[in-house]
Amino acid sequence: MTEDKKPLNFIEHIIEEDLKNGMNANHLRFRFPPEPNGYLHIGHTKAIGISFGLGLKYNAPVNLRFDDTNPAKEEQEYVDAIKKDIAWLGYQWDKECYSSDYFQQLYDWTVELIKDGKAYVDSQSAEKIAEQKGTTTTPGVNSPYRDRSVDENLDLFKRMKDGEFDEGAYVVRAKIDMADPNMLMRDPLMYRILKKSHHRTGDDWCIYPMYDWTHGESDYIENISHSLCSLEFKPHRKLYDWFLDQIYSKNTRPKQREFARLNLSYTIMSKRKLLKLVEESIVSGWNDPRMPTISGLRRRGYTPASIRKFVETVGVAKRENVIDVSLLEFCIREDLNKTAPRVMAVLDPVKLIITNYPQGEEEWLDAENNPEDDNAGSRKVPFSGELYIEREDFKEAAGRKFFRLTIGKEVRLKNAYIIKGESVVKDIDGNITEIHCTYDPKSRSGSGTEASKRNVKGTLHWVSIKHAIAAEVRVYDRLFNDESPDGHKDKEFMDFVNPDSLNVITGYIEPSLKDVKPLDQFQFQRLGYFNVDPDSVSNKLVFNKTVGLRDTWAKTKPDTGIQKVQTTTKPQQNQVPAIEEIKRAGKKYTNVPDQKREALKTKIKEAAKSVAIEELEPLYATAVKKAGTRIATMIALGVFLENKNLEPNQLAKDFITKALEDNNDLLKHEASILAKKYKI
RNA sequence: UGGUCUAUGGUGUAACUGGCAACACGUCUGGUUUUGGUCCAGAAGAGUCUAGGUUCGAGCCCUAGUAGACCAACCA
Repeated sequence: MTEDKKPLNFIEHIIEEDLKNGMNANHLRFRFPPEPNGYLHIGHTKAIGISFGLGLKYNAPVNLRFDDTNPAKEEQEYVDAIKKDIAWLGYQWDKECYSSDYFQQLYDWTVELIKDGKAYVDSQSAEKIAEQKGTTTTPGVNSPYRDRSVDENLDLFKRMKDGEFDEGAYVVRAKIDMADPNMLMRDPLMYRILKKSHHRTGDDWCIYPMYDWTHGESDYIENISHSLCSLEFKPHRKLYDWFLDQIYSKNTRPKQREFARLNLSYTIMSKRKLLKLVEESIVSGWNDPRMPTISGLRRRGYTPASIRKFVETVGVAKRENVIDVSLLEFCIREDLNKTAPRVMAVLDPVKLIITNYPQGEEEWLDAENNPEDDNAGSRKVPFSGELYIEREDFKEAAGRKFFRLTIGKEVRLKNAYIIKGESVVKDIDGNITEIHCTYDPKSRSGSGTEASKRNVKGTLHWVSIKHAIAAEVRVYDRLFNDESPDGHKDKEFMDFVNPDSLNVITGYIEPSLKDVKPLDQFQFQRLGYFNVDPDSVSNKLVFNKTVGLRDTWAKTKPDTGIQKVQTTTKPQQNQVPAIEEIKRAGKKYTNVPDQKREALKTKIKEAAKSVAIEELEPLYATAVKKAGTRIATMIALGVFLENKNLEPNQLAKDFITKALEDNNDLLKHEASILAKKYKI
């Protein structure tokens, strides 16, 4: 075992425990068991990462097993796609297995079960069986066929297999307990008749085993030691163990253990729902770069390493979770920052004319390929008197915090010269069509002159108009406008589809990009990471925006149009006392964005109306360590005093005074309002 | 009106058999920087759903409550 300092997750604790109790480490074996009925998505990556990660950690084999027991939904196409995706992620499976390989063994075991009186053939309809199943709160009743003789059961089972009956005519059920509180134990189905051709077994079979009767037995056949799956299979564990009890004789006895599946904010994971996006042409296909599928992420520019890192970072536990997409974005930026070559591209161009640059002249300047990588070298970029810069990088008049080009101010053109804004040319509508500037010929980057070393506040990227290549650039936004599109009872996930999730624009890129190939990745400096889409051809390059750079400036810009005004409707808390309400709101207060903070403030004020001063006072003391509570208490106090038309008592005064010295600005602000009002 | 599981900063995960809560993302400062990126330094932010109990001591154990998730497909 590697001496990993990293804390163990609960599954690793279980394994360590098993090892401590005498399990041979050589008997550790895992599996990833997808049903080949769709494409893998980021959610599956967690399950993949867990099982394959464990395999790596304990140096144990991991099988890839296709759970193909339902020919109605499964296809070879999906098998191929799944294999491709897992391999791309960088994981290697030991054996490629199929549940369908075990059909004969499963059949033989079923015969044994029937002989033991543990299984029987039922002749009822699906409806009838469902009816007899009972409900979660009431027990079920036995099927009238439950006590059929062994011989009759054996005969019927064989004839089912031989294709004598129509679909639905008979099923095989395990004989367990129709009153078990666990619905799955109420004589679950083991076989149904399906006259469908299977992608691997063809027409060899017309009866197919159900999931529960297949999964544990397949684990057992493959000597799987730990069978890991997501939480919704927890109730199946009892049945998993029951089936295993019937056939277990020796070797490793597999254990099913469950973890919480991955949820991503602003994303849906269900195959059914993703399919709907494809069918309704909301996206171009399963590998649309906006899709959370592995193939979509790959096309978007996510790297295997970044996805593995992501899965590793989110951890493994048993509680419901929603991971913020910003974590996924962090992972891809972190990876690409080290590897992606830097280039210049202008996506929203405005013409920049350098009036004192020699007419018709051009020069090729050195540009560093990647400041993060000493071996990345440099390249030449063409410079001339007519350039494109980003429209956003110029403002006629701007405040001190605007570090970019304005009239009369200097900025550096990346890898080139320092320029100074002089004047603008506008069209009749007042739109800027040209910016005129002058340059300092001595300031060329890397020339070693005094002027070249001058420090100016801003640096802009640019392309030379004459040399630039026009390219299609696809800029993506999140597919849904809501944090949890499928988390609303009263609304459909389709209601939240973002109509502006795809923006196709024409950008201008430096000529060194002329010969790029699909999936090549770059950082367009100051803009973000982009990759070459497979749609790209040599005379029409197509780029995808993988993710933007971290942008602390955009957030402080007052006029940014990208306000995300999402309010997540969190499950309704039960009725809580007003004072509790204040505390809870306070708890969140300091860490939420301003917009939400206002809402919390309103909430506190509402609640404050119905508390007595005696209830508020104890909070002065208890709030000592909780900034949020202090603030909430302060706000509440304000409301209280105002409503009751009271002067603050000594306790309240002390509280306010102390708050004025606090190092939390939000609190100080609230305190100073009161201090002023009541002259403290 | 049943059963099972879960509850720790804004988010996600830690805290070995009980010893006053750590890491990552995010947020905010400051520094470096020819990317408002990276990097570096620092800060704010939870007393662990609630109420009891056991204990010298509880996020960890017990009881009750509350909230959420899952379970009645011839799906997996």
